[in-house]
Amino acid sequence: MGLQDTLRALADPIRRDILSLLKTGPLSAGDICSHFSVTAAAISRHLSVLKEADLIRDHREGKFIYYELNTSVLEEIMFWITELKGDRDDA
Amino acid sequence: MGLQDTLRALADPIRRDILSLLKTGPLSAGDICSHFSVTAAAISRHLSVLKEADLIRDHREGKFIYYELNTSVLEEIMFWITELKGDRDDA
DNA sequence: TTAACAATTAACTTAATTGTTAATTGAAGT
DNA sequence: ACTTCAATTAACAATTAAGTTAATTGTTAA
Repeated sequence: MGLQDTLRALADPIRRDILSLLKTGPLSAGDICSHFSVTAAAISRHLSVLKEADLIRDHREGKFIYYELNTSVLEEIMFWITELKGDRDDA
Repeated sequence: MGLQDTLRALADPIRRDILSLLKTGPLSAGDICSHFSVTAAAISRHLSVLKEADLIRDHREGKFIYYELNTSVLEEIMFWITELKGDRDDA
């Protein structure tokens, strides 16, 4: 966890697309897979990277595992960028 | 250029530290190197990644090449995050 | 032109990431 | 218990990334 994990997770286009997919609400791993042309195993690993960064949360419902977005850790990036830009009032 | 390059560039702690160093103003490659415990060649490559992402600009002054921060491309990340968080009025 | 210095580029090594297929875990139904 | 389906984990191949040392480019000054 932390800024490093968050940025690393965001540095992959598939992972960003997964997050965008989850914008409208939780989806099962299978649902997510169906949007991509890579194998389920590959998506599963992307999901684990996103989960490690706490960008998504998961919960099982019967056979399905649902993933949902957690945007709270994005605040840290916003803060880092803001301070890099100078935290000035006049911006 | 684009979001992908920007995020990839930010996904490395040394590169983020370089950007932070440049917050106060331009520095030569040598000045930047002196803050890190890796070789000048390694820093030079980090600088080229940052430049490719347009996060820094460089200009030569005699023997020295000075680097300075360019924060404008960070807007794109801010926008992407904001829209991911839902662009709602109530936030 | 040669020497000295700043910085980059080249060549190479090692470690990390991404993808594949095959095997495994977990839950539901027969 | 056995099968089936959803999803993950394991094992491996291929690519990318980051670091090193050595060689090269560019600039200044003798």
